[in-house]
Amino acid sequence: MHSMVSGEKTERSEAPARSGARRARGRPRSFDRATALEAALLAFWEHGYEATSVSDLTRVMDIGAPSLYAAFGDKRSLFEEVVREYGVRYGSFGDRALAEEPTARAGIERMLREAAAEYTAPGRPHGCLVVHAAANCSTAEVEESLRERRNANIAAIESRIAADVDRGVLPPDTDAAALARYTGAMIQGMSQQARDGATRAELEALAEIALAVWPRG
Amino acid sequence: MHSMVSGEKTERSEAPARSGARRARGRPRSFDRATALEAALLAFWEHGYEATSVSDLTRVMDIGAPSLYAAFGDKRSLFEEVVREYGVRYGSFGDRALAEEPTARAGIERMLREAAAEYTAPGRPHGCLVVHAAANCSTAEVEESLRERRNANIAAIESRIAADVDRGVLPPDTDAAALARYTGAMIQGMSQQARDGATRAELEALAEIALAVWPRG
DNA sequence: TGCATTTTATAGCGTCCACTAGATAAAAGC
DNA sequence: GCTTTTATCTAGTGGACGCTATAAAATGCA
Repeated sequence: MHSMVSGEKTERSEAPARSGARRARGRPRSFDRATALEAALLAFWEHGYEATSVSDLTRVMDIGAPSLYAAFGDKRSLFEEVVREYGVRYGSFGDRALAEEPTARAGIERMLREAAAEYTAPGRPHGCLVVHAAANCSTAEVEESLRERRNANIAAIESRIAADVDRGVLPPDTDAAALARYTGAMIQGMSQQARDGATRAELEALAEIALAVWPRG
Repeated sequence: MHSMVSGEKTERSEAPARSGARRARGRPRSFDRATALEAALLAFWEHGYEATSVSDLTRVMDIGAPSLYAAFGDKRSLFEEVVREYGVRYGSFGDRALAEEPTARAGIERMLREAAAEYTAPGRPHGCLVVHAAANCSTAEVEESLRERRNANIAAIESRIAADVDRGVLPPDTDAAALARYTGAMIQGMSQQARDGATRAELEALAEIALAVWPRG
């Protein structure tokens, strides 16, 4: 039972130039770990897990292969860390919309509108990494882990709808599961559309239509 | 200007045991080309273009690599033929629905219902090959060719809706492009859902909700 | 000034990839 | 029979893949 404080895996102090922080012992890392992670994130986001080679990664991260393996483990654990980082930096708008809006209807409306913006934001790959980055993956575990994330997102939508049914905001015969799956499929379809060239305005028009299935509220 | 009759590329007579047909000259092919093509189709459908290796293909097609290259060209042209075959054998329900139903609304209703069944049909991979088989592809041309097919499908929906607007079946302020993109995104989302484990009944419930955006007809 | 520790750059490991040369086999034409 | 044509089988090709052994470089500590 050794006493590691927090942080994941075995990691040393970041940001060597921090004020009073004691520097670690050996040769200091010559690159910024967060910057390199972000570069890997963008590469995986754009090209997917398989189509992004370690050679691609070392180029966009601007580090050598041994540095990559020392700092992030193998390709798969780097990808897993990228997916976690993506969830925090880019993939949390849905959860936020469900949590912050007063009703499920309002949360889903905001979620769809924000998806139109997020999936076509300039300066980064279009669409959702969780939807696309592990499609047709020969490493089944990687494909499965993103599938679980997608299904968890739909489950979150379902329980938000079910909560409104329990509160009496939505009628008791509401099919929360079907409505949630409809919403999830819509989001995934919007992500595919963003990849296929749809603009933000086009996705927003699409979202407006999708929202018409809800009772006006 | 040489006189090839029909058929694609250079191909010899199929079905050597045909009645009065003259056999070709050399050693006859030891496998049925259509059967091998179908096996390749299922492999590409399930695992995608990149994740299906030539070694995988020769195994499921039960032929040697030189036979594959002699009969189908390289991996990419085999995939292109598979996509064409898929369009004929599995991917034509949408066009048929649009062509055979009396209104765009009825055509799209049938299209969504049949998609629920097609994308979860037992005994074959779930979802749509055109949506999934070239995602995250390092061969950009392959990815692009399926993207063009997806966008062409949406364009076909749009022109069917526009036709009903011209006929006066739909109101003149109908946004055909947005409705078509909504429908296409819905289908693509249903395909993703099928891949992620949704059942036929679940997709049908989803399709029912999606149809609620249309004026009752 | 060493010594311990950690990261770096170089260079390569074995494996799988798409693909093919060369020899052999099976048919038609003569 | 022999020749021609085509398909098959065996056994590889060069190259990219994910990953790593090794040694030099850069730090803290004695």
